[in-house]
Amino acid sequence: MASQPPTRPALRERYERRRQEVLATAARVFAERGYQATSMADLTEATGLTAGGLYHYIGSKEQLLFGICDDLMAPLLEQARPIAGGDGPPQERLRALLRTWLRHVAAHRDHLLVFAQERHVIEREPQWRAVRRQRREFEALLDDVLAEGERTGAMRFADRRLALLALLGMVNHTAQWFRPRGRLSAEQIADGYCDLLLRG
Amino acid sequence: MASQPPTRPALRERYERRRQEVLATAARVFAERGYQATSMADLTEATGLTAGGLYHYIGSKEQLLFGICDDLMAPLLEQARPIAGGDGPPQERLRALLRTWLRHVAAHRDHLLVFAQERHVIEREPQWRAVRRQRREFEALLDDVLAEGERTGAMRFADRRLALLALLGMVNHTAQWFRPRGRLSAEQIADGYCDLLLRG
Amino acid sequence: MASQPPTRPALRERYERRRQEVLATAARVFAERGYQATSMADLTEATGLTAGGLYHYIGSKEQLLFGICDDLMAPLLEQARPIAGGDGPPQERLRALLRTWLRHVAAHRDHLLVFAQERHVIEREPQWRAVRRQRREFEALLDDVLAEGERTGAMRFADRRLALLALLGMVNHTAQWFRPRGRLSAEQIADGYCDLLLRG
Amino acid sequence: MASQPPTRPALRERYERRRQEVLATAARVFAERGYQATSMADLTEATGLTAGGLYHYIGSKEQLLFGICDDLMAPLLEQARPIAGGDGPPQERLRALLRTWLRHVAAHRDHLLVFAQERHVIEREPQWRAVRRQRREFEALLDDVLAEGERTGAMRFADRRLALLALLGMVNHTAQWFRPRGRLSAEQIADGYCDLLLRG
DNA sequence: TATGAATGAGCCTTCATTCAT
DNA sequence: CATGAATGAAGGCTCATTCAT
Repeated sequence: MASQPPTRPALRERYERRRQEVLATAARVFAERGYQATSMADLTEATGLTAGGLYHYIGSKEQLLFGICDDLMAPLLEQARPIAGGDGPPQERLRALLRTWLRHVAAHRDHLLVFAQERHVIEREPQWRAVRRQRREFEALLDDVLAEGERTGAMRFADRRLALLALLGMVNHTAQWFRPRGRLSAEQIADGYCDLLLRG
Repeated sequence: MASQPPTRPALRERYERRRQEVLATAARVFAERGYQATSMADLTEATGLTAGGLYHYIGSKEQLLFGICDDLMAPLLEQARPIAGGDGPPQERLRALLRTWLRHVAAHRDHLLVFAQERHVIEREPQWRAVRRQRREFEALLDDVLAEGERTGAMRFADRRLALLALLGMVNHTAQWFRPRGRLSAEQIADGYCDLLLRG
Repeated sequence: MASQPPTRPALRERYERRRQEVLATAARVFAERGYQATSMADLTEATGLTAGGLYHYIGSKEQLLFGICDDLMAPLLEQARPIAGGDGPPQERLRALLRTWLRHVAAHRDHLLVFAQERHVIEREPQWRAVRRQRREFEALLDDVLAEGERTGAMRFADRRLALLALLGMVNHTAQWFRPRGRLSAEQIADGYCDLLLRG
Repeated sequence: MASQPPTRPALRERYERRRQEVLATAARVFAERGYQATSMADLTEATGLTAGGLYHYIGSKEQLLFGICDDLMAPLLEQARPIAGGDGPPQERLRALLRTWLRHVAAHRDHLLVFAQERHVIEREPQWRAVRRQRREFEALLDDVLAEGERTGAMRFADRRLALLALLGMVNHTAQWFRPRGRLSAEQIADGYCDLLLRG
């Protein structure tokens, strides 16, 4: 009755699997029509669930958005932390970071498009603090690598802050145009961006 | 029965002035809260007009969005065409283009944020063809300069298409973080991006 | 397919005990939040049962309300009938009736508050006829004692009907303010009301 | 657009008149079916307004309830204050107070029934403080008169607090059974209650 | 001309209840 | 027996827009 996730392992697993499906479907619809412009009726149609069933998995439309953002940021951070904190040469860490990042962006285009669309909400409303913190942590990981590269002399930036912002801009924008079977793979794009930043 | 703009010159001028004010105010509110999440009531409050008065100037909420996009793209194209089509060295034309572009972005941050937020609508709906065409024309102007630079040997790109997309990403993203009295001026940012693209 | 109460004595007894607990808990929650404003989910939380378990004991939300009303009226009538029908002096019977009544009200405040709150339903809907009959029987018991007191000259009323209605009003209202460890006991309140009605 | 009451006098007056009609109609429907059990659709049907039109006048369902409570309490207090604060003999002030009170109850039965039904909300929720204060002020006016009667020896109570509570109970309960063309007028009922309280 | 009352479809969400497991 | 996922109608409310005044 109350929409608590189940506690028994078998049910719990099925619940999580279905919840992931719902999140992915919702991310796709939101990316196409916009979060605000998508009605819960649109989502019941897209998921095949009924209104009540949908709420069983998501809690609310806003929690659904939160789930999408978390599915985007949490695994990315999980992968990025060990790479950024590794002890190889900074340029190699940056390249590895970019490849991982762009693979993630390519696999979660919809999530990132939704995230970008609702950025004004995420950056302003108190209840989105956790997501803001994830975003900032990721940017800090990037900046740490750039800073270490600069310190060791392996990289040189006219303005490191501007380089970081440019990088964020180009990668986030990639979600707008990337196509899975397109001319460029995620890794090729990553290397392209990396070269833009470091060459010279 | 949509109100028609007045035809007598004096009235016409006042009408246009006020309309611009309304567009700018609306762009600000949309940038903050989102286009869909902003109600016409929010706009009457922000503009100080009444519902009827607001409609006198804008026609509809969608036409208001259209007006914002046009205020963003039309003057930019106006300025960009002669620069891109000039006959100086391609690098100098690119630099000039970027400076003009970033000055425009800096002066129309709200417009660009709204444009980016509603991009999924603009790219998909038939009634937005005119705006899509503006966007594509601007990108073509940029690409022309890059292509000529490549042809003359003045520029070299591992992948010119990727360079263009990266450039679009970083410039558009600038609207998210640029502050008028910040550390970097629009021109400095433009030069920074230009160097990223061309150096080496 | 409503669950049937068990028929084997031992199970039956446990079932009844739990059912009484559920009724009392529900009465408390209803008294606090209102019958309509309380969801079945609120009740599963308050009782610690699951949705299915709750329905095992109550049948439906309306039958639960019926049970609360019956737990209020049936034992009261059971006690009141012999007192009202006794053969002592009417004043003494009235006093005894009031003491019993107020003890019952004090012990079932929640039940009475719910009863009063949903009175408009109970008085109007066909399925509540049995409860209406209980209420009317109790009022008739009271009126009989007053009538006999008037006939024997032991009591005198400017308007007996008004006196009865006033009595009903004050006693029912008692559920709103009575506190178990308050300054006045149920018996003291009963005597106070009795004196108001009879003195002079 | 925004549901602000109009400011121009002529419109303001019409608005207020209609608003009163809506409140009275809503009070009647709430008294019959219960506040919670009445849907806004029920109210649009009863008022003849559309959903939006209804909200133009009431703000929200809860503000509608607030308006009903205020229409009940504010004029009653307005009338009661000068009577309670007068300088005649306390018994006469009490009688006048009761007559005024019962005339008001008779004219606002629906309002009082709704007030009583939702009492648990009014007494518990922070946003109902203003109404609670009105209720308490009225009870204090009554108690002041009783206290002065007791002090001057004009009245004698076994327990003044209990007498006050009994009075509140009987008067409030009157809304349950009073009929405009019934056997007893509001004044006769008032005098009957007054005699119950003071005689002997 | 400018106003603001009115529209009514559509929004997100909750609910009492059922039934396969 | 007990569970909790699922139902889907109905809930209160908002919205962009119009038009009589």
